[in-house]
Amino acid sequence: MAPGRGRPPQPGIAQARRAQITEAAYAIFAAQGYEDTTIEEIARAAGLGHGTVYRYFNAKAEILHSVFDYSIERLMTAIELEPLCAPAESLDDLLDRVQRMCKDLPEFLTREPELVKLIMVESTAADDELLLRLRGLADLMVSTLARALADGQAAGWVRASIDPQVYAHTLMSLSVPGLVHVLHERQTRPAELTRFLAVGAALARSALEVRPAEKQL
Amino acid sequence: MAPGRGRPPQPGIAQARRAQITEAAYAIFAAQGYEDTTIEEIARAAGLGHGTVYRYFNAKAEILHSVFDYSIERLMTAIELEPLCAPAESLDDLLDRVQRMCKDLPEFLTREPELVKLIMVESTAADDELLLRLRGLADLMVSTLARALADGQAAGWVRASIDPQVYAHTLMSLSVPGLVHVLHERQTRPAELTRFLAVGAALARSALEVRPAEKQL
Amino acid sequence: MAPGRGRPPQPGIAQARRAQITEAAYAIFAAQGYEDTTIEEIARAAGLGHGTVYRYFNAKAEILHSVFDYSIERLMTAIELEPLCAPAESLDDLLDRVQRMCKDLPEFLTREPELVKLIMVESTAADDELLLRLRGLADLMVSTLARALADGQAAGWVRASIDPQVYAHTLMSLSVPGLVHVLHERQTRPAELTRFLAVGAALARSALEVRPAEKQL
Amino acid sequence: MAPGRGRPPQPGIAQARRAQITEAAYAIFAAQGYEDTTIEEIARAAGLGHGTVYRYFNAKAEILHSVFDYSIERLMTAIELEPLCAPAESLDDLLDRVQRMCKDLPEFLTREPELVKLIMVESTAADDELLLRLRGLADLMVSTLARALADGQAAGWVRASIDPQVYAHTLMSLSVPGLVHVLHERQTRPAELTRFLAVGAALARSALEVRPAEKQL
DNA sequence: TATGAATGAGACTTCATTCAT
DNA sequence: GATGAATGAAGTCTCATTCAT
Repeated sequence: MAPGRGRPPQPGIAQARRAQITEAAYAIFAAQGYEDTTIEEIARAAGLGHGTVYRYFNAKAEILHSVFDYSIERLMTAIELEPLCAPAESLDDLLDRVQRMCKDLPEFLTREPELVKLIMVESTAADDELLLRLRGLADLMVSTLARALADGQAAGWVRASIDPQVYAHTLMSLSVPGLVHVLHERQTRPAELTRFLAVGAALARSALEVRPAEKQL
Repeated sequence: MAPGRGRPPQPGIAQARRAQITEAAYAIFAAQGYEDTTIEEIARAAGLGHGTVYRYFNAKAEILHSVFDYSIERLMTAIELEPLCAPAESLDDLLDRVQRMCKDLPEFLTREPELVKLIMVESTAADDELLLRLRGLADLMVSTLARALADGQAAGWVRASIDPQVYAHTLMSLSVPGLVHVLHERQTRPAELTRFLAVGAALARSALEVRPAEKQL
Repeated sequence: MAPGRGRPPQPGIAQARRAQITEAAYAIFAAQGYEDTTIEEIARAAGLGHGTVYRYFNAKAEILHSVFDYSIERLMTAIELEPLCAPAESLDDLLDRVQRMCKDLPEFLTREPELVKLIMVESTAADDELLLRLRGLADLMVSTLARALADGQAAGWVRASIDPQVYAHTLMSLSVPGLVHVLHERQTRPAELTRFLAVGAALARSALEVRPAEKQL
Repeated sequence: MAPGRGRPPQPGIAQARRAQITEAAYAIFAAQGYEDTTIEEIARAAGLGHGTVYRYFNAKAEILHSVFDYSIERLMTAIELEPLCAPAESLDDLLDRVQRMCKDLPEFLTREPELVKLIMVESTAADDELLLRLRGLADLMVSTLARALADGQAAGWVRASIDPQVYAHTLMSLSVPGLVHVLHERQTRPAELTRFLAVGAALARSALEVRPAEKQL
């Protein structure tokens, strides 16, 4: 009747459960979409009773948010934005870094096409807040690149006449064909991807490099 | 024996009603998404009873298909693919045409941002068939451009060393930054759009034009 | 503007239309049941617009009533109750008549199994009034037979010790095996039917005939 | 890692709920027919929310099947077919058993007229599978009786000249008048029922017993 | 008179969420 | 803490019926 208090609840358990549920939901949302997924399915995939889900999330939409966080996190891990932040020493150096990022991204997405669908489709469809966050992410990537370009202009190895912001936008878009492939084809062959990237890099170089004529000025 | 014939059914009313319902659904799907739209809402917006909707569509999904057709039709009207099909006479000529298309498109989309959401998001989310058709449309644009590039190579005013297919893909992607703007900003200022397009055109020119060195060969 | 009055409406046309609709409904009700039949189907089968049906029937249920009338009428025509009403002259005479009726009935039903379904199933399921009328019909048949038996007792060629009413009931039931066959088998072979009837007749004769021992009394 | 097990699901609750719902549905289907009964009504009668019904049945038709099972089970309990299977020792013995069954059946049905309606009408109207099962049940009864008759022929106390199968069919039908009464009258007085059965038995005896003339052969 | 366009009541069914155990 | 039983709001779709032409 007066039971001794058990151990206090493990503080980390909530975190663990949320992660467990989020990962299960990630896979199912990606496979069949948010609307067509039931709490029951998520719970079963997580090895839990479906009532338990509500101990860790207040609503289904909250799971989507969590899945989105998880997705963004994986994405950021995959593309490694940091190298881009370090000051580059030359155009080649910068382009190498951009190219690595542009290569990492579709490669990662090719391995995990569900993530594209989740980030691009589900987040847009279901929730305006998620869309804003996605926008923020894209802005971050663009402005990081823009800053690098501006640095390059200051250092003299990026053509001075370009608008860094606009070119950053445009350069980002050069990774899009690969992305589209990923979205529409189940399987992108790495060789094809490489060709797309080479073209993108060539374009970028010819757009950014200081032309001999300009050098003389 | 044969009963007197009543007035024949109004010809074209089915067409009219389908259009009426499709347009109403177009606006609502775009505003709140396919899943979150009820037949009742569509019917009310069309000024009809919800039962009437089912006289002209067999199922909700059929309305989405119709909306998709409608959207594609408007899109195709806006971008006018035909000029691209006519043989170009020079790189300038071709780029002019591409640029016009690349300008028409985001301009149109800026005026009708719902259409982007519908075509890119809803159709993708809800229906595999629509996704295939969307893919087909994109393929059409790319291969049209690729053919124009190949023609240019044959005529000597496009650099011979490039792969038309890959460059077509890549060039198409240069219109993406504007598209992303449209998706994420409610309001793109035309001036900004023009700057994006100018950059894209410059990139394209530098990528495609026959270099003096090559000319000598 | 002041058109001359046309001919007054043909008085028989309503009758004709009702018959037309009833016959169409008869076939469809029998094939798929009352609940699963739509007014639209009936109208199409009758070669009419579905609105027209409501000029001749006030409600769907009214069509069922009409179909039921029609069915009963056909049934009565098929079994010819009249011979049973005429005074019989001997047991053989009576049994002949009964047997003919017992033969006519399942034969007819074999040709039109839909009618059985309609009368037995639909009428019971859909409407209490129809059930009462069906009961009345059965009562009529029983009491007609009972009267014939009583007449036979008076004339001395039916055993005096039996209760005409009860035996009439029981004799009627001897036609049931054939009826059950019709209900459950799509196709009753006439030979089988004849065997059933012969057994019924034999039973009836042995039950009704005045036994030698009784005669002497 | 493995979450603590919660209390296991109440064992047998599904059985209990199915029974609860089935019994509620049994009464309502019988009273107003399958088509005119809503899930809401069934749920309310069972003291449940209508959503709960769908935890235990996947569709309305599945409830009908369950009700049918339930009805057949009660029917079989009431009529006790087993005695008929045991070898009879004489015609009297057999007829006693048949008569007992023929008496049990209408008596039971008189107490539960809904069951007749359900088994004969609703199940037939709504579902072909149920009709087949019903047919199988009838066949079982007939062939059980036919075997008993054949045994009697072998033992010499059933007239050799009859066809057991046909007579079994016919004898079964002798219970029909009582059944019809049950269908059409709310209240059959037991006295009347007894008279019907006596007549049936008399008919059966006169049909089956070995006649003195035959004995001599 | 005949028609079919329009309607809305109402059916079945799903599933996010609550809560007693 | 964990569970699954219970619920009812809400959605899609059908179709008998009305009525303007």
